[in-house]
Amino acid sequence: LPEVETLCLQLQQKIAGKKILSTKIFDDKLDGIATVRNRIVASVRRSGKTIILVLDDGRRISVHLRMTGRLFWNPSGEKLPHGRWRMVFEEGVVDLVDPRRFATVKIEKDRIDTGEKDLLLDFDENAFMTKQTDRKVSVKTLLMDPKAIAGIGNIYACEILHQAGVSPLRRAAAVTASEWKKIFRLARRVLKKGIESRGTSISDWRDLYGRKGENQKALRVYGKAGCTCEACGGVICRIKQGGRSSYYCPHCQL
DNA sequence: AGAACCGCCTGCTTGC
DNA sequence: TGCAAGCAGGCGGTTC
Repeated sequence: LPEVETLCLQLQQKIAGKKILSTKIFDDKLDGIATVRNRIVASVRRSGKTIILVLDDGRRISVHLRMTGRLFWNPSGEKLPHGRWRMVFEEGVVDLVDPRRFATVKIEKDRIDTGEKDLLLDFDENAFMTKQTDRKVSVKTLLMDPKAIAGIGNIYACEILHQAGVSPLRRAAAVTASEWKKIFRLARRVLKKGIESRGTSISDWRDLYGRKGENQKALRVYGKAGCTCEACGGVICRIKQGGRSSYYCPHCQL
């Protein structure tokens, strides 16, 4: 989410009010995306990890970057490696670059309520606690379930649970109401800090201008298996949950 | 209904 | 060095 929010803020600055002269597809997998011509980008929004460009004719371009998708401001318009799709503006182009080709672009005619429960926008803690907290899944799996909470990815889920002192292995049903409140509070703090740092460039995340984020410096557990926990001096472990790596400190996360 | 997997793709890293 | 296996930011679909 912080990475997506970073792009939204930058896109809002760069292309809101500007005219999309045309769009172009470079990847067969994305065939079928309608071409947009001569439409103004009215605003840029986010819902969960979906970037939404609202056009002046009411249509919306929704872009989901999945794992490796990135958006780059490309003034020269030269073709970039792994370039999949682009929007052409008078001053330059915005390129969707995605080595793994998981990213999606949709053009929607009407306003669509995505129904996403975005922690920083319209999340209802009480509704969540009524509907979700008796589930059998682990708290970490639940935090990453986009139907339950939109916007918490693997890195941030690990960091949030570490700060909350809750083990990722704990069943959701065994998390108390006050622990949930703490998790929500810390989740917002972790995500906001991630946004202020323009995202986590632990791998190849870059912002609209190709710059690294700074949030990797603030990580306390993600990617740190075998390292010492700065909170308690324990040793950070890596385990697998639902096919994803979880990093945590068994000593201070219970 | 809910939970546990699988598939989508490619490229980089690790270990033999 | 070479090659195969394992791993990676996410989410929707299928199966059980």
